[in-house]
Amino acid sequence: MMDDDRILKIARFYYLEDMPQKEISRKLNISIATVSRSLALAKQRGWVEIQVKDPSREFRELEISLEKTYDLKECIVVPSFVKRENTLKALAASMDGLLPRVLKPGGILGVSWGETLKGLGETLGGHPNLKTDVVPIIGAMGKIETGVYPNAIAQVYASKLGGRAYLVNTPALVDTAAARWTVIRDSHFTPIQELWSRIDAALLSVSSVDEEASVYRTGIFNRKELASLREIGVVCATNFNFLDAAGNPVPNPISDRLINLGYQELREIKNVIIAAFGRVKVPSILSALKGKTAEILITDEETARLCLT
Amino acid sequence: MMDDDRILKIARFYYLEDMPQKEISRKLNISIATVSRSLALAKQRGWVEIQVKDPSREFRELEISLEKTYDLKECIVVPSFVKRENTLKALAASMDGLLPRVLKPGGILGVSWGETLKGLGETLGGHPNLKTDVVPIIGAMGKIETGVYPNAIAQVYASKLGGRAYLVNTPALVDTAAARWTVIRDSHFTPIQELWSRIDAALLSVSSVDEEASVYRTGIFNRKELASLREIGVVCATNFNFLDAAGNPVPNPISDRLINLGYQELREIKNVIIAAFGRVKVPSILSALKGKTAEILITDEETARLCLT
DNA sequence: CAATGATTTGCAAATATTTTCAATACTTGC
DNA sequence: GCAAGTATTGAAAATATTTGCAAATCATTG
Repeated sequence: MMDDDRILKIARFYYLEDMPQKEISRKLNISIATVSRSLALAKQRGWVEIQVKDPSREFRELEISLEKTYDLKECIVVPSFVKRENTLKALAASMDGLLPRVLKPGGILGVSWGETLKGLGETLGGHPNLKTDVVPIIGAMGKIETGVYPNAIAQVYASKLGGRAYLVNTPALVDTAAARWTVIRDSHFTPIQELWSRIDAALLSVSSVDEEASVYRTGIFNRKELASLREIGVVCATNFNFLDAAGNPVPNPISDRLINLGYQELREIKNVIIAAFGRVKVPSILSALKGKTAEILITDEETARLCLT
Repeated sequence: MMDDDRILKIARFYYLEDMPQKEISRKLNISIATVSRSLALAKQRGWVEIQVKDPSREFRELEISLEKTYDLKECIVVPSFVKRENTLKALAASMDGLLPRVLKPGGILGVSWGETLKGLGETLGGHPNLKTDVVPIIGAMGKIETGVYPNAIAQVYASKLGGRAYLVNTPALVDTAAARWTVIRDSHFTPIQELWSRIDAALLSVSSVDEEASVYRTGIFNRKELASLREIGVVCATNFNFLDAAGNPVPNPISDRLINLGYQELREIKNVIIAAFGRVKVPSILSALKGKTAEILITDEETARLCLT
């Protein structure tokens, strides 16, 4: 049973030759139970790769509806899966196709942060020939560098895209407006701003401003702060730009302490990609789309349908 | 049931999310039988692609043994399957990896003929960027142009490799030696010979000279002709070059009526690839290998083992 | 070298899947 | 618009696969 070659052989008989397990067990003189268990092992070890053709037609309609409704350059809809990781895998596969279209070799990709972007990056297929450098478009967050934070995410994407990751060694949120000016004018920050001005494509997610959001769960904002944002009409946070339901930026007490690629600069980028899915994100996505923050949307079927109702 | 999108959705649930059919049937409010049937349809229509990791370690040993024993530049061994088409698929996949290594873009591939080469060509993945032109290395055969004959095969390969197919509009076997000279000196044939001299890689199969062989089954040779070839010691036919068990060319009454890329010219080509598998082909393969006709061998596990005993 | 524990295996029971069959819905030709 | 034929469906029977469990095997250690 722990014989790898036998497991592979069994997997080939079963999956590639459609041989019933009973026949395999006779052929190899082992019990049918062993065959079944070997197959389970092969799967578990990732030795069996199954792909299902994607349902181009039906989804293409959704994509076109969204493109027209929100004046998008491109919209990509992938199937909805029960398991989050499967949806991420599908989204990542579609990004594999998208990135070479929006990034010329040697270009610069700006990335925001969050669990969606992290998951996407990890699952990304890899375009080592794209030679794209990656830069976070917001300062560092949190006390510990976890995988969901901008610098770590930039590194993941850079390694997949065969380029370098620039790091932004500056907090995203400082204590005072004065501190922000100090940081921004510092010579350490100038090269980052220069990079930001040359970004070819930016990859963002969107977030609500409630307790579902990463900003709350990672402890960056507390309940009170979220509530005050909601009170002034904020529905969507994208790279810490706060938008109302119509997609307009909302003046807020945080923005003058924030070190990020701001709303105006974001709009000047040719290819802003929003990758987001899930029922709870629908209002935020709608807000961002209405405000024409992004040119490209990547989401899943369920979310796409909700965005159209 | 004939709803394609539902079938795809079911296939995704089952194969990608490992959901039991019973659960799918509940979720979609259909009988479990319909789910099962949908899955069968999805498979049958080729909407489900299953790959099993190949058993690198074990086969690599076989490959190295063969490379050493017969002084090959490269040997590729794929798993043996029960169904011939599965083995062909695996061989074709390995050719997908091989061809870009031996053919520079704009190069020329020479192809012989036979059922193996036909099957391989059809299953080949396609390298449209290779831009390789393809030329048959033997004249036309038979009264009707079937898929196994050289011109048809060249066309299949050319379409997969993104290049043009040259056609050899000359019989492989004419009635007299004089006729052969006439054909060969004809101006129609000169460009072919010129191409033959520039071939970068040649793809051949090998054949026995008995009633198993395509040459018999397609009616090109009859029983008596085969018997007379066997009598003079012929064990292997490759592109109509006849070799004895030690791999030496056998003087024979046919060669002076033959229009093909001959033994000497073949040996001058840098990358001669023999693709052949099956118990009955073992003596022919051994003959060709001993004669150092080829630099590269592609076969399956079973055949590889037989070639080493 | 026996005792111990971990792993692997086959049997048989429990589940899951496929197929058969009869009923129903849908086409198509008139 | 209505047969006659064809395709699709679900219930249940027939198969196929997975799993719980105890026996057998294997390696390890005292």
